Amino acid sequence: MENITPSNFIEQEIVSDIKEKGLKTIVTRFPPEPNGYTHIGHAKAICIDFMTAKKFKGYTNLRMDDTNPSKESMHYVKALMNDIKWLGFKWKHMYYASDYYEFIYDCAIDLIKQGKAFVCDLSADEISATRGTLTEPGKESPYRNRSIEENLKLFEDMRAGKFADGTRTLRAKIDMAHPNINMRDPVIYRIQHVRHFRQGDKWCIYPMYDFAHPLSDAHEGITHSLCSLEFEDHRPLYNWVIDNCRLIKGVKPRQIEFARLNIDGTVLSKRYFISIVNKGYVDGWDDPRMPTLAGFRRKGYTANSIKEFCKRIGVSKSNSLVQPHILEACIREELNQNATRVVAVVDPIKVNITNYDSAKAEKIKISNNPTVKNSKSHTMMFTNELYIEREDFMIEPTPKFFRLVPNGYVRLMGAYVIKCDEVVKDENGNIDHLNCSIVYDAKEQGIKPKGTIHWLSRKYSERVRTRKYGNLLKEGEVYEEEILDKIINPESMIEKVSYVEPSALKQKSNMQFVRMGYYIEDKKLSKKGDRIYIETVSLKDSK
RNA sequence: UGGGCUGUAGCCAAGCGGUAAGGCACCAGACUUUGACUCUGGCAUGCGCAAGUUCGAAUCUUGCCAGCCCAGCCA
Repeated sequence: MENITPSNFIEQEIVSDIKEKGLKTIVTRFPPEPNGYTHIGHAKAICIDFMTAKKFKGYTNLRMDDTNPSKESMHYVKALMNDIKWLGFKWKHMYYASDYYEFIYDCAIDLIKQGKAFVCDLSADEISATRGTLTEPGKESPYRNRSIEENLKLFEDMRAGKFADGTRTLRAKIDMAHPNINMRDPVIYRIQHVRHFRQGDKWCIYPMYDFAHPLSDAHEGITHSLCSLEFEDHRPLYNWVIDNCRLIKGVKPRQIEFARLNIDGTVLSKRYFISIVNKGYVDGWDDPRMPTLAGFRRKGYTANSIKEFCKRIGVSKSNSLVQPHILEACIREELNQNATRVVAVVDPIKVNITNYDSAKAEKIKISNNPTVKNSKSHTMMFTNELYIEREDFMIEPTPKFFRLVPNGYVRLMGAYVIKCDEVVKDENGNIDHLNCSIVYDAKEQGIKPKGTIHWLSRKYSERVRTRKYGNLLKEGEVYEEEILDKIINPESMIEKVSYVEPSALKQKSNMQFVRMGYYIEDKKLSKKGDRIYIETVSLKDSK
C-alpha cells in the first residue's frame, strides 16, 4: 500500500489517511436506495467505490440504503445486484441499512441520554417555518428543552406506535442559528406507519438518511464513504453523528464527495424515467433509449465499455458535462476488436447483374476483421440478383462520392468490379432496381474504383428488421414534465426492413454489419422468423 | 444577499513553486477490397480575471468575476 500512486484527489486523500491514521484496510461501500434501476450515473459511483478499494487492496460492501419504506422494494434490490454483477464487481458483504435499525435506535437513545436529541411535536410545516432561511437563522423548537426522561418516554412511545404519522419527530439538538441549514436541529427519526419490505411491520419509526448513513458506515467499518457533491453540506452533520454517538467503535469513516456524472443530452433523473416509462414513450426500463444499465445492455453495450468510460471521464469535483461520444468511442474500440463481421444490407435496393449466369452461385470470401491478426474469414454466395445499400448509390453524386453512380464503377466487396448500366424506375419515379454488369477485366482495363461496397445475394439472404435508436428528446430540448409530449423526438427509433447473410442469424453476441455499424439481436423482442437487430453504435463515419 | 464547492483546449482531465501529461473530438497525410481500423503529424506563449510574493507562479497571498449545491418528516 506504500507505493500506490494516486490518480485522483480521492486516492490522494486516502494515501494521506493511510499515513496519518495508520489504516490497514480500505473499505468503501456502494449504498443505493432500492427504489429504481441502475443508470449510467450509478455506474460511475460504482466504479469509483469498487475501483478505489481495489486499488488499495481493500474491499467494498454493497448496502441497500432502505430507510424509506414507502418507496422501496425487493424487486429493485435484485435489479441492482444484477447490474453490479453484470459490471463485473464483487462486493465483500451485502447489507441493508435496515439490518441496523436496532443499533441506530440505540444510538438515538444514547443521544437523548446525552441531551443531544429531543422529541419535537412540531408539524412538518412548522418545522419548515422555523428553520429560517439561507440568510436568517431559525427559531428553536418549543420542545427543545424537554427533560431527558420525557424524551426517552416519548421516543419509546413513538417506537411503540402510539403516535400518528407526522405528529412527532426526533431531532438532533445542534444549533438553530448554524449557517449550514442541515445543522439546524435536523430531524433524525420520523413516524411512518408503513410496511417495510424486509422488516414488515416491526417498525413505525424510521431513521433519516443523515442519521442512518454515518452510523451504517461506522458499523460496517467503512473507512471512506464516497458520495456525490450534493452531500457536501451534509458532511458536518455526518461528522457530528459520528462524533456524538458513543456506541461507535473503531476507525471513524470519512466522507469524500465527487462530482456526479452529467452526459450532454441525457436526462439522468428518476422522475423522468418513471414518466417516460409510464406514459409509454419507451418500452420499459430496458428500452435501448434509456440510460439505464439495462438499456445499455439491451443495446449491445458491454460492461467493459461502461467501465472504460468511467475510467476515461475521471474523478474530480468540477461540474462537468461529458460528451456522449466518449462512451461511443469506448464501445467502438472494444467492438472493433471483438465483433464478428457480418454482411447486412440495412436499407436495400435491388441490383441485377446482367452478364452473370442466373443459375450460377459462387463462394466469396469475406474476412472477419482485416486489421486483427488471426481473424477468421467466412464465405458468402454470389448470384446474379443482389441487394446493395441504398446510400451506396447516387443518381446525382455529390463531389466526393465514390461509390456507385450511373455509368460508374464500384467494387463489390470480395467479388467483382461492376458498372451501373441502367437505372430502372417504377411508375412513381422511384428506383426499382439497377442493371449492372461485371467488368471481368477491370485490372486489364486499368479500372480501379475508389469505392468498395457490400452486397448480398437476394437468394442467399434473410429478411430481418433493424432498429436504430436516437435521442428520445428532440435536439436541444430540455426535459420538462409539462411539455413532455411536445419535446419527444418522433424519430428516436427508426426501423427498417433489412437483409442479412444467413450466418448472422446464429450470431447471438455483438456483430459488425460491415461498413454500417455494430448490431446485436434484440433478445427481448426478436423471434425466430422475425429477427430484430439493434444498432449498438454506428461506425465512425467520414463519408 | 448566509453557508459549502468549482473554474486548465470544443468536451473530460493530469499537474501540488522549476517553465502546460493523457483521452475523446477536430484538422492534415499514409495505408486500406469496411470512406472503418491502424499509423504519422498538428491542435493552450497559456491555466476565470487582476494585482502581489519569488530568480522563477496553473501551483503561494489578496481582491474580484462566473457557475453549481443547500431552506424534505427524500436519498
